[in-house]
Amino acid sequence: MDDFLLTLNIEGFTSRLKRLSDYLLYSTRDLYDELDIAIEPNWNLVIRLLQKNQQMTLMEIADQINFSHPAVVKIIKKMKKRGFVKTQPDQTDGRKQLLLLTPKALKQLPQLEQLWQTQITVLTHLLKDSPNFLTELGHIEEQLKQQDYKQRVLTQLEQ
Amino acid sequence: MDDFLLTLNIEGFTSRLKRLSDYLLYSTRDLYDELDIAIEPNWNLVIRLLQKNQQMTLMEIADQINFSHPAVVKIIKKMKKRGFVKTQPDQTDGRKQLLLLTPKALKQLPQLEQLWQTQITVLTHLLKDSPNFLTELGHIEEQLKQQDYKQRVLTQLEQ
DNA sequence: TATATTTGCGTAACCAGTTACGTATATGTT
DNA sequence: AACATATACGTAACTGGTTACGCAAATATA
Repeated sequence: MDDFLLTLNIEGFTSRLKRLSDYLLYSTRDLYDELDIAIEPNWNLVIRLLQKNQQMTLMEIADQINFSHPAVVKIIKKMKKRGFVKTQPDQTDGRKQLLLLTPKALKQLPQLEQLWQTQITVLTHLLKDSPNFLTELGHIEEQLKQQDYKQRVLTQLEQ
Repeated sequence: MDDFLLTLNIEGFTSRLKRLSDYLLYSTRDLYDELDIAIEPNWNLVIRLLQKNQQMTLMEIADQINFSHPAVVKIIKKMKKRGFVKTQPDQTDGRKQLLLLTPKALKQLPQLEQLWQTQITVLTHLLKDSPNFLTELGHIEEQLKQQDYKQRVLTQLEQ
């Protein structure tokens, strides 16, 4: 079973990217299941943000991690249900809900920290033969921020 | 709006990968919509395979592109409905359905070819400052084929 | 040759993202 | 002060992947 996507070169790029990121996502979920850890992928992003800022609104979180706000709504809803996050109405703005980590989350943090650190170690090892990968990923993100993909293709089509 | 994921370094790796691949997927769908082209992302993979091999079973396709077979079932179902692909029962094996490109697909191929070529041009340009990206992506895929991610983390946790 | 195992592939339910839409509250403008 | 616009955020429907399950046909085995 040789990998047809590789033979497609750049044409296989997007699909390979998705395949890899899906793989990492499902594996991580699987890992947490197997270890009986009651968190899910991406929760670390929210927890890291709330460690840094104490309290944030949902929109601030969405902004900082560049997810759509409904995506964050879903993540927060689960984190709340599992008692990792609580909300506090903003005193000066009735639309806003301030999000905070719960004591339960803080208590579990050392355990999570250790697991995340292990994942970092594994990823670092995985990237050992790919020393430019993260930097170059940054370049790609940067370029797309300058001009979006669809517009690039449309412009190119006019040539 | 600075990008928090970047500050997380390796810890943000998986999420950045997903964010980018999702972005490319949605943009591409959007692009096809806007151009009123009746195909969808990933169809090029199937079409390329069927160009190369004339006829293949669903499982063969799934194998070659490394997708789960239900994923391919869904793609094929749509391609069939839009008349891009037809099926032919295998004479010697009653379980198998041979898949072939239709004349309609062949007729539309030059137009698709031009569009895909434009996308390749744009992606190539996008990767101009990231000359090692594709190679290093290959390294990562290779490593994960040697030992899967979950196992790596579990092993590392025992240390 | 009967039976157990494997294979092809269809369906269902789940998951994590998206866009589109609605509503309540703030904010800006005349 | 009244009204138009913008913002926060919740919900619904869609998408493209996944795993789990089932069944019929083929293949291997006793």
